[in-house]
Amino acid sequence: MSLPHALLGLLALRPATGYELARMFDGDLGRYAWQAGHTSVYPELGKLAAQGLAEVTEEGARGAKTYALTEDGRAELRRWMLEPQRQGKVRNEGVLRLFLIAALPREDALAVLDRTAEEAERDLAELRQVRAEHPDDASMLGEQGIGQLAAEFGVRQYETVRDWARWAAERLRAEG
Amino acid sequence: MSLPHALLGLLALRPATGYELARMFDGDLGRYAWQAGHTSVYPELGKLAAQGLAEVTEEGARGAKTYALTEDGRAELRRWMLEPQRQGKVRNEGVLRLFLIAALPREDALAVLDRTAEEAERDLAELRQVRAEHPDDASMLGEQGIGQLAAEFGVRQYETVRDWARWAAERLRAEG
DNA sequence: ATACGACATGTCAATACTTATATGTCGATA
DNA sequence: TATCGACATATAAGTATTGACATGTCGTAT
Repeated sequence: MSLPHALLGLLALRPATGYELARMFDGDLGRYAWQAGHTSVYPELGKLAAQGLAEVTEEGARGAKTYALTEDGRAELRRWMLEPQRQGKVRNEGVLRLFLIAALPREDALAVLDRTAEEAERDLAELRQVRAEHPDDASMLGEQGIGQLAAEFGVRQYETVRDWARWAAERLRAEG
Repeated sequence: MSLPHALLGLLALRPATGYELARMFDGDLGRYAWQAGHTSVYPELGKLAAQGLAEVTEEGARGAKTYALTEDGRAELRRWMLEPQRQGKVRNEGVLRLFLIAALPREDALAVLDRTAEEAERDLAELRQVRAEHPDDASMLGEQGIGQLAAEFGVRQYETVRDWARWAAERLRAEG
């Protein structure tokens, strides 16, 4: 149940509407870290407001409600970020596949590994380009859904996956 | 909804009881890839059996039922593993925190980054040791919950996280 | 003998999440 | 001025997952 904290974190960067928050989950945030659809976001914002962790600071055009963190919300975010790392929930379909490669016959395993390496390479190139185009957005998961720290993390993740997949394929091929 | 496929994959490695499968999710599989409690596993095994993807091959002591893949189950696993990668579901509380570091005041951010690097370093050392103690278990998420491919993946992941956290902390400190 | 921890399976209620459906606004462009 | 795509919110039904509860067995050490 990290969705409320994800929202608190995003609102800490800057106030946003539910729509904007929902879109952030479509970007790199949702790709590596946490996903949520707008149907989860809107009710959750309501709960956060009911708990006094966020509040509506502005009602704009098209019924848009801009939410901002309250002091309590900021304190709760801080508490959650600094609290000792209990082994949190992990669900990653892509990584699951990688773990299960060992369950496939050799030829299939090689196919999956090769495809994985290619995809990682492609995503890496794309991410590098996006980052190059937005060099100044130092602290936010913004319009493009990405901050510099997160972008760097993504780049390194893709490199790691690509290199691992190549290594694994080579190893399998060598075993013959 | 990858749980059924996770189970098919694990059963493809070798037949197992629900209890054993549930324990595998406590290990590295659950740490990086996919989690599930026994309360999900048992009913899901029942469903897989009802669909003819798995079957009970042995009833042992203490009511233990050993499940194995059927031909259909193996085919379904293969289909799922080879099918094109729709962007699957991702939920990772730890990575979410990393993304939200930018939302914290500088001192807190540095504290989280430093702790992250230390934890990655510690986990890395532990994993390296486990791997060194089980060098021959080349193709399974076995008793120790780990295969060689998965172990190498874990090692690389930890290194990546550690190095990224160090890089990010350094960068933040340099910005002053 | 008995107590304890690991083995082993299960149900149920509550919570969380997804998918489908619904409604309406605003700005741009054809 | 009509249409379209992006903006914007919302509910409801169905599915998946978690956490609490419940039960019992087997082997080992006291």
